[in-house]
Amino acid sequence: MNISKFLSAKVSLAMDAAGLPTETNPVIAPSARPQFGDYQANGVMSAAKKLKTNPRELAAKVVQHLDLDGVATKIELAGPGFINIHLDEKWLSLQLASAVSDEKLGVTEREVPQTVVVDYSAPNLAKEMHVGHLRSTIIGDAVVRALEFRGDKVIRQNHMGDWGTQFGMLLTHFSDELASNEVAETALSDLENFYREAKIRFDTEDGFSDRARENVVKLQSGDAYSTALWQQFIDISIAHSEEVYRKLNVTLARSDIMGESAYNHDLPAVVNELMMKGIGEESDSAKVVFIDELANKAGDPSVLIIQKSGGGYLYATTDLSACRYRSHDLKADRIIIFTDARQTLHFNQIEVVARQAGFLPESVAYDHCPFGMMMGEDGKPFKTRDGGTIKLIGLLDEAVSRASDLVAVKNPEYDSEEIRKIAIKVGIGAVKYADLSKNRTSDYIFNWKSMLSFEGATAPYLQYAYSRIQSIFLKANVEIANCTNIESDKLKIIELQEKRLALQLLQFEDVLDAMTNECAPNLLCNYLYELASLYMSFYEACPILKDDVSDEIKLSRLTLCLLVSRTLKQGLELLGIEVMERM
RNA sequence: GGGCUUGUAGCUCAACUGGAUAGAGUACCGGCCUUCGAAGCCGUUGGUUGCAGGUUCGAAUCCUGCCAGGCCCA
Repeated sequence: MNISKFLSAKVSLAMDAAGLPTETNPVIAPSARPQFGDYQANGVMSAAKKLKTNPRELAAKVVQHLDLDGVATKIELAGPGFINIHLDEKWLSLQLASAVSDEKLGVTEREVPQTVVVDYSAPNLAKEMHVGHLRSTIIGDAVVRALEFRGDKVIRQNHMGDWGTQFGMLLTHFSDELASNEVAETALSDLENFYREAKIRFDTEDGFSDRARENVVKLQSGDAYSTALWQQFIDISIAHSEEVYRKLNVTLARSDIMGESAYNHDLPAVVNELMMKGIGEESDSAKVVFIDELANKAGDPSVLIIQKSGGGYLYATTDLSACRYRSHDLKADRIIIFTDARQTLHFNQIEVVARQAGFLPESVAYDHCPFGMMMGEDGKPFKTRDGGTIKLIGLLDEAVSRASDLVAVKNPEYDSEEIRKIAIKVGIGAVKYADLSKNRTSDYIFNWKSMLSFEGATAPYLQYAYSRIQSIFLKANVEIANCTNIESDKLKIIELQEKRLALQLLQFEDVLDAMTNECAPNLLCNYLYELASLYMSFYEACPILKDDVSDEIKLSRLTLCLLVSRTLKQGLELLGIEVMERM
């Protein structure tokens, strides 16, 4: 059940009946203040502006036609034309009882499922994953999980950087290491060091850079030895990424990899097609596309190079090929790409050109979702001082280690194995939540302290709320089935805290819709925090297992507890954060 | 130089896309553990939403011009 959608439909009917244009948006939102009811409809006022009529009178007409029998107890007209809706507690109980009895908590599946291609993570295989890869990886994964939960068919695409001139240098160094009897896995155990060593040789060693360039040519021409070497290199590098994915609890698998190299065979065809269609043209012996749609005020078109003068291809060519593959071969209805904001212009160009070329039909949505870049604690770009980036794996290990210390202090009676298990969930959860809860588009300030904090609006707070509820059920001696099968009139919404909790619980689908539409996991994070926070208040104000609580109230409140815990668990799972029975 | 983007409490962020008195966390201060789990709860303090105009019943949100940070492209 999506209350906003439900009320939207009802108010739309009333607007129709009141003679408003059918496309008028009712603009339903939870009320700003308790005295304004539970939900408000704000759409009449802007409609009245367009029609140049009195908003208040128009709103009165809409209210007259608004049929919310059994749903609302009161519908009020307020201010210049607000319509305030007070929902009936009995109706809320009905929705809650239905949600708690449902496997998916009353969240409906999309009427028309879409095929959604989601491009995320995409680390550079020449180097190790560092903290800058965190966002794309976990934001993408959260959106993917939510889309699947809503019933869409998701095709993950890990567009890994497995190609480019830097591999010439790396493979030359790699080849030398192997020749001196080094084991491949050992040689590449620290990719950062390996890259640095290769770079130093490239810059200082006589003849090395020439060999590196030769290797690039060989690799591009399909030379067997170079190709085998390259394959071995990226296999080992992929294994490193997979270790990070495992620790991060990210769903990407090896079969989701569709690296840059996978498009190599198609690049000449992409350029040819653009030239034949008259979209591309020669300029300074390179092949380029002039894009008038993205011109500046002076009318100078934006320029996209698709083939360099030397004949080499670029990211642009690869990304155009990927567009065609995803819409034609994978039959995508929607393509979502998570990269940092620096690539915004690039992907805008790609979209325009791909649409012109027919690589991307109008029916296919193309959502480039940029996110802010990583800044240091001084608010300035996170510079790699003496080449030292923070490895992602190191951050994760530190988070787990800190969580472990905390768990051990708080629970001296737990054995080391349980502490370890809890620490992994708490530590990794804290890192992910700290990142996911921030608005995607703003810049990202990297801060150890806040990222590893276990207090306030953090994953451990949500996990704690969940564990508390589990502990109530351990003591309650009530069959879960009594709650899941509860009749709606046995579910009493009496106290203010119960009402607030009930309303929040029923907004789960609403939030998932917003999250998947906007590709914004922070909306789900905020929702879950609000839910946990409202639960904590409810918990303080409404006794459940105390002696003076009647069996009837006990069952009713336990049912709320159950629905909260299941919503928390499900919501966190969509964020890739795990819960535990006790912590 | 051109383009994109950001600017909200000391700090980190919200604000359901133009709605009513801008909210949380953190930090600070004051309460609450003889028990449904204190990783918690309740309360206090903290704001000229970068600045100046404009659009209208109504602006953090839209428009224009500045200021500042960041990024991308010559």
